Amino acid sequence: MLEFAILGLLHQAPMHGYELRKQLAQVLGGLRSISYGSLYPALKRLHAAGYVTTDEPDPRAPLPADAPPLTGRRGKVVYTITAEGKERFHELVGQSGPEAYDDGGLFGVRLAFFRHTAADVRLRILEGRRRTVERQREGLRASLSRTRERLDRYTLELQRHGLDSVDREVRWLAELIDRELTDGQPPRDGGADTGDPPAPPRP
Amino acid sequence: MLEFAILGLLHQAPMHGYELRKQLAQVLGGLRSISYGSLYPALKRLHAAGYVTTDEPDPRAPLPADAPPLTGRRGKVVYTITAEGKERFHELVGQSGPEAYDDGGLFGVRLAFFRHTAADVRLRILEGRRRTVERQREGLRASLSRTRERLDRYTLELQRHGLDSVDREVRWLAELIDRELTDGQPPRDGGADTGDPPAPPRP
DNA sequence: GGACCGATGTATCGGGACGATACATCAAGG
DNA sequence: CCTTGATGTATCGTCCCGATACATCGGTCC
Repeated sequence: MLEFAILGLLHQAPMHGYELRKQLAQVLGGLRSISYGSLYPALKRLHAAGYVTTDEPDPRAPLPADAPPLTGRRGKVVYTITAEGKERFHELVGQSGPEAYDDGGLFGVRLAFFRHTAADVRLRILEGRRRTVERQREGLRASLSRTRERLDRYTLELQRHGLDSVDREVRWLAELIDRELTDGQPPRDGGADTGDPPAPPRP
Repeated sequence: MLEFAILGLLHQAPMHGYELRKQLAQVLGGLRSISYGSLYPALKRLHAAGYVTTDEPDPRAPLPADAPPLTGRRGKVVYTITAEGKERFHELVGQSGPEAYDDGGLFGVRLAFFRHTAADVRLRILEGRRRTVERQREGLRASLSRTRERLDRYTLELQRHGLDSVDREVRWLAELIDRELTDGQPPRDGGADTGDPPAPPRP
């Protein structure tokens, strides 16, 4: 999941780890943040896989000691995405299977990079997510009506609130899907299931 | 967090790991489940700490080989809470500091066991949780109004939905607090922090 | 001038949780 | 009979988190 998000951000511009973390927190929805304990190992993995490069200028460079007034520039490391990294990102961005929406966290990241995602893939992800959350909702409803009597007030309240949240998410997703359908092809008309979508986000 | 939940469940009745997991899923609000990869190591820790015992009858028992028709009874292990475990649980149940509400997951578990929690502690936890979530909400609001223009439609929608969820949680908590205040002490009057709550579990 | 402080910045460590997986028993039913 | 599904115990590798350490920079306050 981090892999996708990092590649997505570096796809837009090279960045320091620190900046990356801030952007990440924003992309993730504001509340969910990413810790350095996840970020740096992830960057290391990406580096090892050849998806990013660093400008680390070899820490033990001789440095003839004749540029002391030169602006510090200590350990700052700028991470840049490579061609392989971009390829990998586009590969990931094209996935529309359950792995893209079964986990809410990954779905959030996918949504945040929807502008890089083809219209048909967007739709499949949104609908897959809706089905997943709907299933959750039904399970929750069933469990709640089954155990309503045996639960104390607080547990009941907890379940009620959970169900309410899930229900709201379903409605939200339905709204997104609706918007996707209505303003994705307002001027177009016949372009049905030819497998070749209007491909709107062509960077 | 698991420690608290497991002790809480075993406090009510001895159980198998399997049953524990099912109950846990219910207590956690239905959507959040616990994997065996967490559960069994947690039970092992609790066992090592002396908070639970097992009826494991020593796997390499001689078994004179004269009871084949005896009902299988393979590895089933029943976990039972000990006196130290109960003590530990009551110690945990008395905590009302930030550790009880800063993490949403733990807060949920605390709520699920509110019937074992003193009224004043309940109130402190609910109010602490509310303050935490309110802070989140304000941060989210600020971030949203700061970056409204620079975000694309999908990211914006994600943030909007997140803010909405948080807002709903605040209102839900306010409702719980209100109910706590109004029907916690209608007949009583002075019975403040005596540690002996009016026992409100009113079904 | 200098002392402090918060933002920027890189990095590791231990621990906890997860998903996947393996294995075993037993009841129900095609 | 034999396959499926529920019950049941347990581990492995991987990921992620919170805490922590360290270092630099631009301010502000006295």
